[in-house]
Amino acid sequence: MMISTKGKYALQTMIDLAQQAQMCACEDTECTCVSLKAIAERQNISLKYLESIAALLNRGGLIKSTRGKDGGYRLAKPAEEITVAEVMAITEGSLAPVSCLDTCSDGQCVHADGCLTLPMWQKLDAVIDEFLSGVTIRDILERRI
Amino acid sequence: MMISTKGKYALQTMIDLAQQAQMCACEDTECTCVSLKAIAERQNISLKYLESIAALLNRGGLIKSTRGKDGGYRLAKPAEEITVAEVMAITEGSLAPVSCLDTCSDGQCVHADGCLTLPMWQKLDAVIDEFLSGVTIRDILERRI
DNA sequence: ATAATCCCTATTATTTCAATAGGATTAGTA
DNA sequence: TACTAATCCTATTGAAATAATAGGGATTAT
Repeated sequence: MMISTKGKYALQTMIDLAQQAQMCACEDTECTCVSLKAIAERQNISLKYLESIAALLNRGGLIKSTRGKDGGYRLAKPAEEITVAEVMAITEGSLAPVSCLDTCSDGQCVHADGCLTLPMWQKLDAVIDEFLSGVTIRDILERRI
Repeated sequence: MMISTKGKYALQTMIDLAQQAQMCACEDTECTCVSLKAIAERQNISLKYLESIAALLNRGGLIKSTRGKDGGYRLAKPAEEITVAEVMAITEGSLAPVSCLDTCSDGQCVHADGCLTLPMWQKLDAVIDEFLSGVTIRDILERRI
């Protein structure tokens, strides 16, 4: 499995936040704050687990938090400017299809020169990244994909 | 990680077999038999682990075995007719990027209808399969990729 | 003050991965 | 026939990653 529940939940969270922001009709950007409790219930995810995922997204700059009562999270930028690739990079780390890809590409693998398979894995990695970089949260939300 | 060492080693093995068959200049198809011991040494893989991987490829119909002394394995069909996708399907099982993909696609997920992300994961899965289905052992061997 | 929320560190249960172990079976060869 | 080198088969294990869980601390609106 390339993408664990962590990345899957993170994406669900981003979509949920985008959805809730959309629903809010008023002009106050602060009122689009959504609590993890609400997301956890809607998406059926453990609240405590979700907290650790939200922390990653927050540190990664994809969401912003408001602490204290009535606090919560909101998207740090418009849904059409956030790609699935960004969300995965922050929560899953590398999406390299094989483990040696990162080190081999860095020239740390002594066999990289003669390795027949490396170029193929690199190409696959590029294909995946290209696809995920082309899909935004907005695309998913509006069922454009 | 999408592809474990099992799939990686399996591909290395297929390439090794193709390479050795190429090297054999005689007409006797049986003489292209390559022992796992030789592959394990060349590819630096544990022999015992390789045995279990070769068993999968054998049952999957990608290689053929000859038992007893001077036995070994050989490709079941020409290298240009074996794709990386086949090798991965046999050794890794599903390459579904997220765990729910297989069950959701089978209509076993009660939420699949309203699931916004399912189409995206399905598309990613298709993109990966399309790429790997387009690469043959021969392509890799001749550095065409 | 209180309650609701985010924030932080540590621990644990489960599963998967990667390999190891120990033989049984088969076939070529002296 | 005995010997050897190979595939074949089942079970076990050690290590790592995954997916939570636990217990609180800090912050803020009311």
